[in-house]
Amino acid sequence: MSAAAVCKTTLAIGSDLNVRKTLDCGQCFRWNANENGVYVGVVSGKVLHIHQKNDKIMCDCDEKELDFWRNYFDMDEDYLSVNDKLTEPEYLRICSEYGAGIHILRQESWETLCSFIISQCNNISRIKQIIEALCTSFGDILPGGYYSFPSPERLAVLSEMDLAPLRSGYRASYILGAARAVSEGILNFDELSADSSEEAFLKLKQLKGVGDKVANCFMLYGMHHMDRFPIDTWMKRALRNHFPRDFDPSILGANSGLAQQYIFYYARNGERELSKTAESC
DNA sequence: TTCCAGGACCGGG
DNA sequence: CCCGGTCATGGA
Repeated sequence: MSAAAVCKTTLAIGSDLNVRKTLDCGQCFRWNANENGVYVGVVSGKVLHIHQKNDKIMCDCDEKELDFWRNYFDMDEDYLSVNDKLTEPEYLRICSEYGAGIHILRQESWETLCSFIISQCNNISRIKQIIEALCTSFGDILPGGYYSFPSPERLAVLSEMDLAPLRSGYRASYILGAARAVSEGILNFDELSADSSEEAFLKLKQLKGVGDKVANCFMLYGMHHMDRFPIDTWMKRALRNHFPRDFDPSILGANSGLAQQYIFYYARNGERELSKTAESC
């Protein structure tokens, strides 16, 4: 399906948002581009086609849902001015220039928590695979043959055997435990958002399968705590190889989350491009 | 075959 | 508190 055929509504013109980088940078797992560069995703039971040409971003949503999607893509935040502050150390400047246009999405809470539980010690293509299997198995079918992300209540009644076809390995019990905690109200997302950052962090880590990294990812991507700085194997490597030994990410303050995303994106994409270039010379 | 992937848990020192 | 082993899976 061509971009023009499906994308008739203007989401934005002249925005700094880069749709491709934002949807491919590793913060979300349910967006995919077709051969025409149209990204298709499902969020909160809504299917969206979105396409960008230069600074013009078109999508196929109804006018009355524009606010929902503008919020999802965090269109009202001034990323350019944040970007201007991420200039030191030098390597961070390189990353932020390379990743410019990435927005931190405002993702749905349960989907984000569940997705990052699945993400642990796993690679992104397989994370996406498992999540899609989870959705097609237990989500609701939507127009076009897409599936919603299954609710915690839906998953809470399942057994590990029910999840076996997902091939999620030892994460299956973590998924079920989290689903039960949420559906029983032991973990309440509204309360979490009222809690202090540190309180929410500690509550999240009481879930089995949620440690520092998953809790930080959830808080950044699911609660928009922009001061969180999740550290995974890619980030450890980048910090070790490209930053001063005494570099303390906490000095980035409210810009930590975006800085982290730039570094992660550059580690997984930019550096590889450089090595390709080097090989061809 | 071994290594690695957006880690976390558990036991022992 | 920190350390190493272990957990399940599949692609490189």
